[in-house]
Amino acid sequence: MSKASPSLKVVRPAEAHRRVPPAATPQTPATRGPAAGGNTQRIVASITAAIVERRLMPGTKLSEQRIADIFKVSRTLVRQALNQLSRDRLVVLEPARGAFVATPSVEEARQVFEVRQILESALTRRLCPQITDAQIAELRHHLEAERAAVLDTDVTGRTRLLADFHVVLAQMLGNHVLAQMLTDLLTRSSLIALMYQSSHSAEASLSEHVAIVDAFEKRDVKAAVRLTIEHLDHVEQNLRLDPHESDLSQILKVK
Amino acid sequence: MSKASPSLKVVRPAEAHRRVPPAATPQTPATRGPAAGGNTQRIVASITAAIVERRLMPGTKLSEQRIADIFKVSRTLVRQALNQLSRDRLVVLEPARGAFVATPSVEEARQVFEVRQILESALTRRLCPQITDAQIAELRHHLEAERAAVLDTDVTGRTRLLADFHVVLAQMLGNHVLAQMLTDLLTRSSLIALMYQSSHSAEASLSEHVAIVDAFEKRDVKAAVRLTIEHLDHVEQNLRLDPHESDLSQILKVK
DNA sequence: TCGGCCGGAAGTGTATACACTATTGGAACA
DNA sequence: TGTTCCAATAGTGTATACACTTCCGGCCGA
Repeated sequence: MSKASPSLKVVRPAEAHRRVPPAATPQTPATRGPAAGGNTQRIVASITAAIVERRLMPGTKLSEQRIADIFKVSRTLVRQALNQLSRDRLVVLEPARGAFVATPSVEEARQVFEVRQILESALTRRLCPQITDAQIAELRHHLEAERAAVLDTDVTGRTRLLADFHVVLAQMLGNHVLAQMLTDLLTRSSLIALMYQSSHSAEASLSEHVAIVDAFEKRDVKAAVRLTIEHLDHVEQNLRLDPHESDLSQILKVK
Repeated sequence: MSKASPSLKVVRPAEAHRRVPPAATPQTPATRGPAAGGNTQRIVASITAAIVERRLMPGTKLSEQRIADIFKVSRTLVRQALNQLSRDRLVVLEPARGAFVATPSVEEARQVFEVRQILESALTRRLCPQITDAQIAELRHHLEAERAAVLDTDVTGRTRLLADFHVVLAQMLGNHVLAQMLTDLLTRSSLIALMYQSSHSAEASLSEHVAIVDAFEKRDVKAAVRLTIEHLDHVEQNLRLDPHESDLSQILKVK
C-alpha cells in the first residue's frame, strides 16, 4: 500500500531476450549500487501495485528473468520478492514451474470475506467508544478524497482509497497486529474483486463508508457494527461467486 | 506445526569455522541432490521448532553461515528460510547486521492476544451451532493427548498440544484463511509465553479446554464463547506483562 | 589511563555460474 | 492425419564469488 512506486512499465515485454545482451553493462560486481535491502521491497511493491491495479491479470506467469531485466537486478532479488508475494497469497509458486499471479478460488474468496467480517466488526465495536473527534475529522477527510476519486473516475486511485478506508480504521485502534492482518486481507480482497468482476459500485461503497462514519460520530456502537457488517455483505454479494461461466477460467487451468 | 522434523542439532556450534573446511566434500555442483524446494521448508520448520521449544532464546543471533553449515546447504536456502521466519515474526532481520530471534514487546504481546480473542471468540460462536458429534469426539481425543502430556511432564509436547487445541478448532470451522492466521498467532503466542515466563499452569489450560468442549457438547454457544474469552484472558493475565524487572532485557537492547 | 582512529576479520547483500526440470516444436512412425 | 518420442530451449533450484558494511581489538595521542 501507499505511493505509486516505480511500478512495472510493461506487462508483457514481448520477446524478452534471456541473459542480458553481452553488449550492455556487464553489471560487474564493482558496479553494484550500495542500495540497502529495501531494493527487494521496491519490487514487491511494484508487483503488488500491478496486480491490484489489474495490469497483471490472475494466472499470468511471472518469469524471474523477465522481471529481473525490467528492474535491472539479478534473479536473486526477484526470487526474494516472489517469495514474499507468495506469503501474501498474491502469487503462487509452482515448484520447478515458476510463479503465477494467484487465482483465488470461490471458497477462498468467501473465507477471506468471512474473516474480514469478524475482524472488522470487532474493530468497529472497539474503536467506536473510544474514537476521538480528531480521528473523526481524519475519516471525513479521507471520505473527501474518496469522493474526489469517484467523481474523477480515477479507477486506480478509487480502488486504493476505498480499501484504505478500512486500513485507516484499523490503524486508529492502535493495534498493529490487527492492522497488518487487515492490510493483507484487503490486498487479497482487491485481487478477488478484480477476478470476480465486482459489480459493487464505488458510489455505493462510498455512501456506506459515509454512513459508518456518521454512526461513529454519534458514538452509536450498535449501528456502526451493523453498518460495517452490512457493508461487507454487500461487497461480497456483488461478487460473482456462484459457479457460473466466469469460473470456467479457473476450472480449465486446474493444473 | 506438526511433526518433530530434523530440528537443530546444536544450539551453539561453538567456534564455527566459516567457509567449510576445504578438506570436506567440496560440495561441487554435481553433488547437489535433486531434492525439491521443500528443502528450505525443512529449515524453517527446524528453526521454528527450536524457538518454540526454547532451545533458541529470544535475541539470539542467527548467523547465516552457521545455520548453512548445520544443514549442509548454502546460505541461499538459509536466507530464504530466514526471510520466511521474519514474515512469521519469529525472527527480525536487521539490515546488514543479521537475523535475530524476535523479542516481542509487551505492546505486541497484548495486541496478539487481543486479536486472538477476536478471532477465537468469533470462531467459537460460529462453530458451536454446527459442530458434529464426530468433531466433539475428535476434541475429546485431543484432550486425552493433552492430559497424557501434562501428566508425563513432557514439556515440549505439552506446549504444542495445548496450542494445537486452538488450531484444531479453527480447522473444524473449515475456514483455511482463519486457520492459517490463528496458526501464526499461536506460534507468536508461544514465543511470547516463553519470553514473559508464563505462570499459567498447563493443568489450568487443560481444564479450561475441557470446559470449552463441554459447552460445545451442550451446544451452549453463550457459555462456549464466554469460556473461550475467559481462557484467553487467563493465559494473558498470567504473563508478566507489567513493566517489572523482566522487561529490562528488552529495554536495554532497544537498538 | 582514557578516548578516538584505523586495519583486519566476520558477516551480510547481490550477482553470477551451473545443474537439473519442464516445455515445446518437429521428426519419425503408426 | 494424428501420435509418440526426442532434442533443443527456456526457466527454475542451489551454490558460489565477491563487494561492502559492521564489528572488534590494538595503536596512538592526549
